[in-house]
This record gives sequence, C-alpha cells and structure tokens, in this order.
Amino acid sequence: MIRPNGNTSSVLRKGAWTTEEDMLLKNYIEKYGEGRWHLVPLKSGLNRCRKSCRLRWLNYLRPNLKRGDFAEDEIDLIHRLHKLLGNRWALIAGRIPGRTANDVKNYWNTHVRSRSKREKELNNHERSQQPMVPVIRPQPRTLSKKSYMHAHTERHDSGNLITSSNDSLSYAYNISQQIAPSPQVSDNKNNDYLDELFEDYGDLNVEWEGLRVTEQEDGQNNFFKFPIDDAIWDIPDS
DNA sequence: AATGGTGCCAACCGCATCTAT
DNA sequence: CATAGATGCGGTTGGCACCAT
Repeated sequence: MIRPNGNTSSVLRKGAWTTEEDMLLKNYIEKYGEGRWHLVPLKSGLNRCRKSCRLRWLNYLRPNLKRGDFAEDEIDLIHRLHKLLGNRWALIAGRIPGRTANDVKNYWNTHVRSRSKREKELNNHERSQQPMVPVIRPQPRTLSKKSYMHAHTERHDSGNLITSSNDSLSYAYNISQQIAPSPQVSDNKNNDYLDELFEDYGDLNVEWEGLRVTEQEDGQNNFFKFPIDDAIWDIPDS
C-alpha cells in the first residue's frame, strides 16, 4: 500500500515522537500554518495520523507552552474554574496562558482527584453522622443559540444581575449550561462570555453540591443556601 | 541488585459536533 | 434536509522514572 506521503509502510506510526518527527511537524506548521490537519501527513512526510499530529503540536510543540509545575495562582484558578465549569478542560486551559487542556486534566487527575478520593474515604464516617441534606443537580439541557443570547442580554440589561438567591442559582446554572454546548464553534463565543463575566464580577465561586453559591464582591462573601423548592431553573427558552 | 508499587505524563481512542456538499 | 468527512474534546491507557522493600 502506498501511503499518502509516499511511505510504503502499511501501518501508521504510533507511540512516542522522535525529534526528527517533531522537526518535520514544526517545519510543516511554519510553512503552512495550523489547521487543515488532514493535510499534515500528506505534506509533511510524517507517517502519523492527523489526530496524532494535531495533538503533538497542541500539547508539546506549540510555542509559548509552559512546562513544569503549576504555580499557586494557576492552581487556584483551576480550582475555581473547575467549580464553575466542571471537567471542561479545554475551556479551563483557555484561561491559563501556556497550559494545555491535557496539562490541566493531568494535573487534576493526579493531584486533585486522587486527593479528594482519599479525603472522601477519611470523611465517610464523619459525614454519615450528619443529617441528610437534599442535593439538587442541574438537569442536562441543551440551549439554543437564541436562548443563549437572550439570557445573556437580559441579564446585562438589568444592570443588577444577582438580586436574589434564586437569581444567583439560575445565574450560576446559566453559566454552567451555556458553556459550549458545541465545543468547536461555541467555545470562542463562550470564552468571550466568560471574559465579560470575570471582568464584571471578578471572583465567582459556585458549588453545586448542597446548592451553595458564593459571591466575592468587594471582599464580601455572600453565602446562600436554597430550600429544595426554590431550585427551579428559570431560563428563557427562546 | 532485583522486584514491585506508585505517580506522572504523553499519547491514543471513541464520540459529539461542525462544516461542506 | 441528509450525509460524509474533518475537527476537537474528555476519558483512558501505556510506559517510563522513581522509590521502598
């Protein structure tokens, strides 16, 4: 079989990249730019699939990538964004210059997830002694682009976005749900949205479990607790 | 020195979504 | 509108390095 790059090997290479392969990929990107990954194996001389090429570039070869341990402020940001966004690694990484989604995900899985698992086990007995508190989770819901814009506009026009506990809850839910239902196109839009969000409110800290929303404005922490009946997500449909 | 356990991270895989036709 | 191909994402795995026994 003749490969697109002229290589007669019938199997695409897998596994660790060599420095020669890195050079080929770098040269290709310098010449043709990022994107159109399906053309990379064709034009670069690499015997790799397009996905492998893309990943290698994004996670390792791309300029201005940071290596090494995460700084304290980066860790803090990861924790806050994870509370807000969940496992949306690409979105979280987008807020941390020089870090990739893979970096953030690896950090979370090795440092945070394993630690919280241990802590959970340790606290199991303690928690079992406490009274049960109903936990409400947002129901999965797909929002149309129209509803996204509507909710966005309405809240900005009001000039006073968080006026009641119920508002806070739906506000936080809106944020969570409106983050990129379609990752490819919507992420830019939602990144803009997040930009505005952080500019407007600085620090926003959301914890779903137990229905707590903590706002930190002017150094004041407001703490809300919601009765179960108030947990109605009021998002306009269209 | 040999072996086993663990953590870390680069890379792969499957799937969802977008885009072009 | 339907479909195929391209792209990007999150979950998972494989392999290496390091440490303890």
